[in-house]
Amino acid sequence: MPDATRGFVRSIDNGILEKEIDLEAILINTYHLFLNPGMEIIKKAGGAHKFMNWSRPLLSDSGGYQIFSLIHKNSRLGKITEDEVIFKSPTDGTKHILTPEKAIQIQFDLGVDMMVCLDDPSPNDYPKEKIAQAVSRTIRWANRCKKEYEKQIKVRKISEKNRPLIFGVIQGGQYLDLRKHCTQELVKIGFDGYGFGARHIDSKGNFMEEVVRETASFIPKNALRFALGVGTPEDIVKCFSYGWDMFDCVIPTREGRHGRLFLRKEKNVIASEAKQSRNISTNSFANIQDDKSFYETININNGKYKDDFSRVDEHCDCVLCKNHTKAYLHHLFASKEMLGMRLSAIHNLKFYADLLGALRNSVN
RNA sequence: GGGUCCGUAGUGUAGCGGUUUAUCACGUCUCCCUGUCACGGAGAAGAUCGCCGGUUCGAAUCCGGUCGGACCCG
Repeated sequence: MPDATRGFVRSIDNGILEKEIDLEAILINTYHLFLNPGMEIIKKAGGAHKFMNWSRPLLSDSGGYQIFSLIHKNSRLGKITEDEVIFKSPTDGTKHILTPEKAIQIQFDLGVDMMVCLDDPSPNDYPKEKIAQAVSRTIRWANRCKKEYEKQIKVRKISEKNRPLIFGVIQGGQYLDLRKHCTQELVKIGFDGYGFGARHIDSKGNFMEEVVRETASFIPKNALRFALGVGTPEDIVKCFSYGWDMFDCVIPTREGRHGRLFLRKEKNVIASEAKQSRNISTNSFANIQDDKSFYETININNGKYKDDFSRVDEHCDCVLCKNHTKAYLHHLFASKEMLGMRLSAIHNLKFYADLLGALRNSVN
C-alpha cells in the first residue's frame, strides 16, 4: 500500500493506481484527514471512498505514529496522558484531542475497510522501562479501541459480513519479551490483524531482524500481519519471509519524487528472490547475504544521466520506462517539472507492486 | 567630439570612510529520506575581485593608465 496520507497518493491519480499499477489497497491517515479537510467534509462527501473516488480497499492508520513523533520531536506540540493525546496542529496551531475511542469513531466515519487502533509508538532507543510503559498503554488503549469498535458496529448496525477489519499494533521496541507480552495481550482482546509497531529498524538504520521475525511467530496463524512502514525492498522480502503479508511505506513515492529510482537487475530476478525467500521462511534465513542482490537504485539527479539515452529500467514496462530515457527524466528533474516526480513515483510503485506480486506468487 | 556610470565564482550580487579563510542567491556536483506537514533535508566544489602600473607594512577597496560594456549631451 502506498501512503495516500492526506487522501491522495501525491501526484498520481486513481486511474494509474488501478490500471497501471493494479494496487490492491491504499493507506490513508486518520490524523491528517481529521485535520484537513475535517470530518464534516468527509461525512458530507459520503465517506473517504466516495470523497476520493477510490473503490478498492482502504486502510486507515490511526494517526498515533504521526502525533507521537511530533510530540517526541518537540514536547511543546502536544501531551500524552493515560486518557488521551493532546496536540497542536502543525499548520495552524489549533489544539486537538485524540482518544482511542475517538480514533475509532473517526475511522468509522471515514468508512474504511481496515482500521488501526491508537497506539503508543515510542522511539526504539528509549530505555526499556519507558518502552514497557508504552506497551502497557498500547494494550489499555487497544482494549478501549476494541470496545468502541464493537459499540460502533452495533450503533451503525453493520453486519458481520460488512464490518471493517481492525488491527492492533504490537509495541515493545527491540525487546523480545515486551513484543511477546504485547502480542499475547492483544490476541486476548482479539483483532483481525496485528501490526508491527514503532520502527523495524534501530537508531542506526539496521533492520531489527530477530525482533521482526520472532514477533511474527507470536501472532496466530489465521490473522493478518501488517508490517507498518516497511520498507526498503530487501526489508519487505525479509518481512515477507517471516510471515508479514501487508506493507505500507512512503519510500517508493517520496524517494521517487526526490529522484531515486528502483531498478530491476534482471528480468526475473525478483521472482527468483521470492522463491529464495520462501525456502528461507521454512527453515533458515541466513541465506540472504546480499540484501540488495535483486535491485539497484539510481539518483536521476546525478549529472552522469544528462546524456544517457537508455531506458530507465530495462525490465520495466511502466509509462516512464516505455516512453522515456534517463536523459529526459534527468532533464525533467533539472527543470523541476512535476512530471518527473510523477513518473518516478509511478515507476517505483510499479517496482514495489511487482515485488509484492512476485512474493505472493511464490507462496501460492 | 564632450560627459556620467559600471566591470567581483556559470549567472545575478555584497563588500568600495584600507581591520576577513571575499558575502549572499540561483545554478553545478554528491549524499539522505522506512505507519509522509516534505518539488524536502545535509554537504561539497567553484572567483587570486577586467588588465597594467603606482601609493602603502598591507588594496577588490585609493591614484594613473588601458581594454570592454551601458547611458547622456552635441
